[in-house]
Amino acid sequence: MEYKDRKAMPLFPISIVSELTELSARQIRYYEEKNLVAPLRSEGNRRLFSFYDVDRLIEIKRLIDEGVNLAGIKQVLKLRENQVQENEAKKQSEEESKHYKKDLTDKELHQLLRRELLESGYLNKPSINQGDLSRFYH
DNA sequence: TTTCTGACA
DNA sequence: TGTCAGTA
Repeated sequence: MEYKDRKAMPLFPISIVSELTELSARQIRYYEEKNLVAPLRSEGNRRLFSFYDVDRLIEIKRLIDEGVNLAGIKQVLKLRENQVQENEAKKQSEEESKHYKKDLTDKELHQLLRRELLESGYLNKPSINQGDLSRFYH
Protein backbone atom coordinates (compact mmCIF):
# COMPACT_ATOMS: atom_id res chain seq x y z
CA MET A 1 0.00 0.00 0.00
CA GLU A 2 1.24 3.46 -0.84
CA TYR A 3 2.04 6.13 1.70
CA LYS A 4 -0.58 8.43 0.22
CA ASP A 5 -3.23 5.80 0.89
CA ARG A 6 -2.13 5.45 4.49
CA LYS A 7 -2.54 9.17 4.99
CA ALA A 8 -6.06 9.02 3.58
CA MET A 9 -7.09 5.98 5.62
CA PRO A 10 -10.00 6.77 7.99
CA LEU A 11 -8.76 5.88 11.47
CA PHE A 12 -9.56 8.22 14.34
CA PRO A 13 -12.73 9.15 16.21
CA ILE A 14 -13.32 12.78 17.03
CA SER A 15 -12.02 12.44 20.61
CA ILE A 16 -8.54 11.47 19.38
CA VAL A 17 -8.52 14.16 16.73
CA SER A 18 -9.56 16.68 19.34
CA GLU A 19 -6.50 15.82 21.43
CA LEU A 20 -4.19 15.75 18.43
CA THR A 21 -5.29 19.13 17.11
CA GLU A 22 -6.13 20.90 20.37
CA LEU A 23 -9.48 21.79 18.83
CA SER A 24 -12.77 21.07 20.63
CA ALA A 25 -15.11 18.47 19.14
CA ARG A 26 -17.57 21.31 18.69
CA GLN A 27 -15.07 23.25 16.58
CA ILE A 28 -14.16 20.22 14.50
CA ARG A 29 -17.81 19.50 13.72
CA TYR A 30 -18.32 23.15 12.88
CA TYR A 31 -15.37 23.19 10.47
CA GLU A 32 -16.75 20.10 8.79
CA GLU A 33 -20.09 21.87 8.43
CA LYS A 34 -18.22 24.68 6.70
CA ASN A 35 -16.55 22.15 4.35
CA LEU A 36 -13.05 22.79 5.67
CA VAL A 37 -12.60 19.07 6.33
CA ALA A 38 -14.41 15.97 5.04
CA PRO A 39 -14.00 13.01 7.42
CA LEU A 40 -15.59 9.71 6.38
CA ARG A 41 -18.31 8.07 8.44
CA SER A 42 -18.44 4.71 10.18
CA GLU A 43 -21.47 2.46 9.98
CA GLY A 44 -22.91 4.11 13.03
CA ASN A 45 -22.49 7.57 11.48
CA ARG A 46 -19.39 8.23 13.56
CA ARG A 47 -16.81 10.53 11.98
CA LEU A 48 -13.55 8.81 11.04
CA PHE A 49 -10.57 11.09 10.41
CA SER A 50 -7.46 10.27 8.40
CA PHE A 51 -3.91 11.59 8.92
CA TYR A 52 -4.67 13.86 6.03
CA ASP A 53 -7.68 15.29 7.86
CA VAL A 54 -5.65 15.75 11.03
CA ASP A 55 -2.94 17.62 9.11
CA ARG A 56 -5.61 19.82 7.63
CA LEU A 57 -7.16 20.54 11.02
CA ILE A 58 -3.77 21.41 12.49
CA GLU A 59 -3.29 23.85 9.63
CA ILE A 60 -6.73 25.29 10.34
CA LYS A 61 -5.89 25.58 14.04
CA ARG A 62 -2.70 27.47 13.19
CA LEU A 63 -4.54 29.93 10.97
CA ILE A 64 -7.31 30.46 13.56
CA ASP A 65 -4.63 31.28 16.13
CA GLU A 66 -3.21 33.83 13.73
CA GLY A 67 -6.57 35.52 13.47
CA VAL A 68 -7.54 34.34 10.00
CA ASN A 69 -11.29 34.00 9.49
CA LEU A 70 -13.02 30.99 7.96
CA ALA A 71 -13.27 32.52 4.50
CA GLY A 72 -9.54 33.19 4.55
CA ILE A 73 -8.75 29.68 5.77
CA LYS A 74 -10.84 28.29 2.94
CA GLN A 75 -8.75 30.27 0.46
CA VAL A 76 -5.48 29.17 2.02
CA LEU A 77 -6.51 25.51 1.98
CA LYS A 78 -7.56 25.85 -1.64
CA LEU A 79 -4.18 27.34 -2.52
CA ARG A 80 -2.40 24.56 -0.61
CA GLU A 81 -4.36 21.92 -2.50
CA ASN A 82 -3.48 23.57 -5.80
CA GLN A 83 0.18 23.58 -4.78
CA VAL A 84 0.02 19.88 -3.97
CA GLN A 85 -1.59 19.16 -7.31
CA GLU A 86 0.96 21.30 -9.13
CA ASN A 87 3.82 19.56 -7.38
CA GLU A 88 2.41 16.18 -8.35
CA ALA A 89 1.87 17.34 -11.91
CA LYS A 90 5.46 18.53 -11.93
CA LYS A 91 6.76 15.23 -10.60
CA GLN A 92 4.68 13.46 -13.19
CA SER A 93 6.09 15.53 -16.03
CA GLU A 94 9.61 15.02 -14.72
CA GLU A 95 8.98 11.31 -14.58
CA GLU A 96 7.67 11.30 -18.11
CA SER A 97 10.54 13.37 -19.42
CA LYS A 98 12.97 10.77 -18.05
CA HIS A 99 11.43 8.24 -20.39
CA TYR A 100 11.13 10.57 -23.32
CA LYS A 101 14.72 11.77 -23.08
CA LYS A 102 15.95 8.34 -24.14
CA ASP A 103 15.46 9.01 -27.83
CA LEU A 104 14.88 12.70 -28.23
CA THR A 105 16.46 14.56 -31.09
CA ASP A 106 18.44 17.66 -30.20
CA LYS A 107 15.62 19.83 -31.44
CA GLU A 108 13.02 18.00 -29.35
CA LEU A 109 15.26 18.19 -26.30
CA HIS A 110 15.59 21.94 -26.70
CA GLN A 111 11.85 22.31 -26.95
CA LEU A 112 11.33 20.19 -23.83
CA LEU A 113 13.88 22.12 -21.82
CA ARG A 114 12.42 25.42 -22.96
CA ARG A 115 8.95 24.29 -21.92
CA GLU A 116 10.19 23.19 -18.50
CA LEU A 117 11.95 26.51 -18.05
CA LEU A 118 8.78 28.42 -18.82
CA GLU A 119 6.69 26.20 -16.57
CA SER A 120 9.10 26.47 -13.68
CA GLY A 121 8.36 30.15 -13.32
CA TYR A 122 4.76 29.21 -12.61
CA LEU A 123 5.30 26.06 -10.56
CA ASN A 124 7.92 27.53 -8.28
CA LYS A 125 5.89 30.56 -7.25
CA PRO A 126 6.78 31.61 -3.70
CA SER A 127 4.73 30.34 -0.76
CA ILE A 128 2.11 32.55 0.79
CA ASN A 129 3.60 35.56 2.53
CA GLN A 130 2.26 37.97 5.13
CA GLY A 131 1.14 40.38 2.45
CA ASP A 132 -1.04 37.81 0.78
CA LEU A 133 -2.53 36.76 4.09
CA SER A 134 -3.12 40.25 5.43
CA ARG A 135 -6.34 40.72 3.52
CA PHE A 136 -7.85 37.84 5.49
CA TYR A 137 -7.21 39.41 8.85
CA HIS A 138 -10.03 41.14 10.71
C1' DT B 1 -19.64 5.35 27.08
C1' DT B 2 -19.01 8.00 23.18
C1' DT B 3 -20.72 10.51 19.44
C1' DC B 4 -24.41 12.67 16.65
C1' DT B 5 -27.68 16.51 15.52
C1' DG B 6 -30.10 20.48 16.76
C1' DA B 7 -30.83 24.39 19.66
C1' DC B 8 -29.90 28.19 22.80
C1' DA B 9 -26.96 31.73 24.77
C1' DT C 1 -17.92 28.45 20.85
C1' DG C 2 -19.70 25.95 25.05
C1' DT C 3 -23.20 23.28 26.70
C1' DC C 4 -27.49 20.63 27.13
C1' DA C 5 -31.06 17.27 25.46
C1' DG C 6 -32.38 13.05 23.37
C1' DT C 7 -30.51 9.35 20.24
C1' DA C 8 -28.06 5.49 18.25
